[in-house]
Amino acid sequence: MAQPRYQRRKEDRPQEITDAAFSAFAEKGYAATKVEEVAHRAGVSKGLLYLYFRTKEELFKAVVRSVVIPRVDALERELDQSEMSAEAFIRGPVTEFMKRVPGSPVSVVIRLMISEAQKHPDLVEFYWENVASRGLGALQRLLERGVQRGEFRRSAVNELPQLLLAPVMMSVVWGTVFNSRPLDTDRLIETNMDMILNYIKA
Amino acid sequence: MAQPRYQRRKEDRPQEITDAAFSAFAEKGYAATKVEEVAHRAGVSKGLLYLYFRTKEELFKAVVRSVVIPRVDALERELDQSEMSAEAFIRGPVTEFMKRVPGSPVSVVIRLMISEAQKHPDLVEFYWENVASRGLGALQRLLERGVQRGEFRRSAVNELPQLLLAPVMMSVVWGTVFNSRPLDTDRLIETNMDMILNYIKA
DNA sequence: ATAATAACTGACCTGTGAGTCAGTAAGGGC
DNA sequence: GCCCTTACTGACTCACAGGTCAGTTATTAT
Repeated sequence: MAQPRYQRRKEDRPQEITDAAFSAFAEKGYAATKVEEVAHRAGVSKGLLYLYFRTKEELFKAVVRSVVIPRVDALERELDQSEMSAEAFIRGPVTEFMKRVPGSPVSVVIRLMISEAQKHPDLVEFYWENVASRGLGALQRLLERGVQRGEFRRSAVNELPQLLLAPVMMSVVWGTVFNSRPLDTDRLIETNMDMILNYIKA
Repeated sequence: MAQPRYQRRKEDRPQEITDAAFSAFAEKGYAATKVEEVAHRAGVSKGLLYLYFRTKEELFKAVVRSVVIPRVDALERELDQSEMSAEAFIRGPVTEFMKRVPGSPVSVVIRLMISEAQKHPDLVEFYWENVASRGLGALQRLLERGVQRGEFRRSAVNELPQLLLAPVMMSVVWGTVFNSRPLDTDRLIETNMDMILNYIKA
């Protein structure tokens, strides 16, 4: 009887709720997830959820923010501070980073973005500003640095950092559509990197 | 008053309805499209739609079937019947085909597959059987032919025809998420092909 | 013309899920 | 111990969209 029915934990609730929402969205997608389900996973009533998030859509945005921003921060910092040669950096940390994407929360966010982009233009704006343009920009600076140092020749790849990301995209999509059919995503990404470096090496 | 309120056109209705459904799904996505909206676009009542398609899901499957199968048939035929060298065939018809995908109905289907795959496992099965495995298989045979003829060396690309498709995937995703931000998809695809051919040429 | 058939209509039914709010109880201050 | 504030609950409302069906009208056969 001494057990109170609940504890007040104003500070922790938002994080707990976005975590629960993330795992629910990951399993079922945004549209198919009920707000009540999220509340239940967070060990909270539906009413409380609506105290912290005005609508389901706001909750969605909060999830994207919390998953994605820390990773971009880390990537950008690593890319711009490293002293390695551009090639070594691409073969090493960049490749490692990309190999980890398909199995990570980021892939879930990518899937959600593809599904919901049309309905949430402001979320796309946010994602562009905080994720896509920053990530692509960092890659572009890295390639440029390689050219400046005489490691790489200038080529179309300079304006198309998307080429480095294409196999990651492929892997993420493959994973969400054909879960059961295996694809050696590590090899896909490695081979692509190798091809690109061969192509642009001075 | 001589105008009858409707005509009986049993033969044409299914096609007209799937066409209407395709354009609605393309604009709004599957989940966000109302059956009544589809019926309206097809110039038909909701009741009639349900006479031809048992559920909204069935309608969805019919759309995928009608858009995608003819294209795969064409691609497969072209690939297996050509007498060109493998390299010429890749630089020519294959590249052309891929460049056309991002602006075509196929890209809509890809987007729908990504969004709805989790909810429609049998649709994924259908898509794998009739589209993905056939398309990838054809590419793989083409690469193999190149090796047999001594045009290409054997490499990881042989087991990863997905490498050829990665930039197409990237383009499709880019287009659905960042409509407004331009991406030179033709150049992306061409550069990728050039890179791959450089990489595998004997 | 008239009847028989079945393609077609649209008002209705019903389950569902986002969002609300009147009330409850935790916990800090006195 | 007892108040007062407010974090929290959960039963409720209400709009909406998938699916149904009793009835209507075009068409064809006789």
